[in-house]
Amino acid sequence: MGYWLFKSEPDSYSFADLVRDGTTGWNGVRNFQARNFLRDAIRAGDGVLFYHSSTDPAAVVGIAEVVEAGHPDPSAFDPKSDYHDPKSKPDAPTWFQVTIKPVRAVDPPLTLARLREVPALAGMELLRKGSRLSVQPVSEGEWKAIQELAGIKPAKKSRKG
DNA sequence: GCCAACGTTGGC
DNA sequence: GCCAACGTTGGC
Repeated sequence: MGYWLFKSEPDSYSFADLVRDGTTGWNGVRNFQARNFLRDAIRAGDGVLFYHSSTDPAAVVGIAEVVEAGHPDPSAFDPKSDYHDPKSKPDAPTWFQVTIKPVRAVDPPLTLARLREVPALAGMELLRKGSRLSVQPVSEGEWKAIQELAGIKPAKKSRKG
């Protein structure tokens, strides 16, 4: 079970858009490091922190879950798409996406300033100076700390008897 | 709007 | 393979 953080500018695609759509293909990622995570590492069932960037305040605004692991990003093949890449061919795709669904909103959002106050998150990629990766791994400890900050109770362990 | 940080491109 | 130039990201 992996954990990830996906960045999106809310003017482009917000958590509310994901709730409206039900599921979405996380397309348009055009960075090789992020592509490698999408293609090779992210699995169905993994947890996703949905982060709004380039907005005031930048914040984790929701929790999502991966419903389909990496598969070719169709926007790369579409000449009308902003994300069209003529070098990516269906039989040898360059770019990949995963499909996600919303789990719950984080309300109030966990702002960047708030996250920076939390010692357990000191090593988080998101908080690193100059960090620009739009798809980035999150450690289990970071994930749990953020669930707690968001007021989300850990799932009850099943108990027999 | 500014600008630091970063990834990519392309000349050599 | 180096690295300068360039374009982009993203917080402030």
